[in-house]
Amino acid sequence: MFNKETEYALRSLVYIQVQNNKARRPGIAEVATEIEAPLAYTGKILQRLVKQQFILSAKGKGGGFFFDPSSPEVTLLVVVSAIEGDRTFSGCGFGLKACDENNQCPLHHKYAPIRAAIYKLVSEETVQSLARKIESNQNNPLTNVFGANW
Amino acid sequence: MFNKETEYALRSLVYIQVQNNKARRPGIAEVATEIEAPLAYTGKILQRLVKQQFILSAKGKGGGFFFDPSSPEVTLLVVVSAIEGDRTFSGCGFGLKACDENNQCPLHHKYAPIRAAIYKLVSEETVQSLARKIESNQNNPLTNVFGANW
DNA sequence: CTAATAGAAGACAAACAAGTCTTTTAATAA
DNA sequence: TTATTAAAAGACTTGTTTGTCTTCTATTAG
Repeated sequence: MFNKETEYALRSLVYIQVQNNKARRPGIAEVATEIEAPLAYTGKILQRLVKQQFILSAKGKGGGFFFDPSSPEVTLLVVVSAIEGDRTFSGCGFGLKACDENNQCPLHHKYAPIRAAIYKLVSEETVQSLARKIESNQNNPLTNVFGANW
Repeated sequence: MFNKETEYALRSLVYIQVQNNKARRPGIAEVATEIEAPLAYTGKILQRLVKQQFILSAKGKGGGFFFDPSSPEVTLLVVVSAIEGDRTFSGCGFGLKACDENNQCPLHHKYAPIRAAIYKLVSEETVQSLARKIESNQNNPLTNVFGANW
């Protein structure tokens, strides 16, 4: 569904949010280990997320990454769009250049509701809502997909 | 949704089927032009589709590509899986390694029905069904997305 | 002030996807 | 049988994504 950078970014953000909720500010090494992504690449991605102002960072001892608690929740749509543009949500299933209501490809009628559902999902879910889902599953080993004590 | 090779392959197959229905066997150059894909790359892709036995080919004058009329209709699922595996239909929206019924990621419940809908779509639609849709739209300029007289 | 910690920056490298080019093989028509 | 047409084969090139490495800068503790 998403490319690697987007995947790592989403997982990083959710992990950071979960930790922030425990009054912790994880660093690059911790994030990379926990989300099972390459260390250096994770560093690059976190750097970009800071530049794009999704998170803040602190250097030096006790430093790490964290959300500005006064900022509104950040939807998956905003993160994905910032990293890979909106092609994920606007592309046509059959790959035609222009496939819209006036100019439909043979898959249009059946693909349109799927695309709409994806758009709805990423517009409604936020990094924070995913973090809350994880937190509420902490005590259920079968559903703790992260295999760690986030 | 799909990668370029898959896109070109699907468009090529549908184009070839539409032409076969008119008792024509288009060649590489014609297919490439009509589906708006690079000539040489289209040749490579058609070559692979022949090897995978989705279509047959004839060399020499009057040659070109065509379906074996005695073969059953070919679903989009089969074509896509042959080219890019089934990752498109099995991957998790949140990018976790293992996200299934027993081990769910925070997006699972909301993404599962979308994935199922995609799977259903590509399992039900065939190259031939798409060709028929196009043929039935031939006289409607507003919906003739291909901009050509397929 | 200085040593240690930790993120920032940017050049570099590997892997993969997308696409090209040249030569060979097969079929047909004259 | 020769010229022409058209696909097959495979080496090669380009561009993008993914990822690494080294150096620099900022913060904190002692």
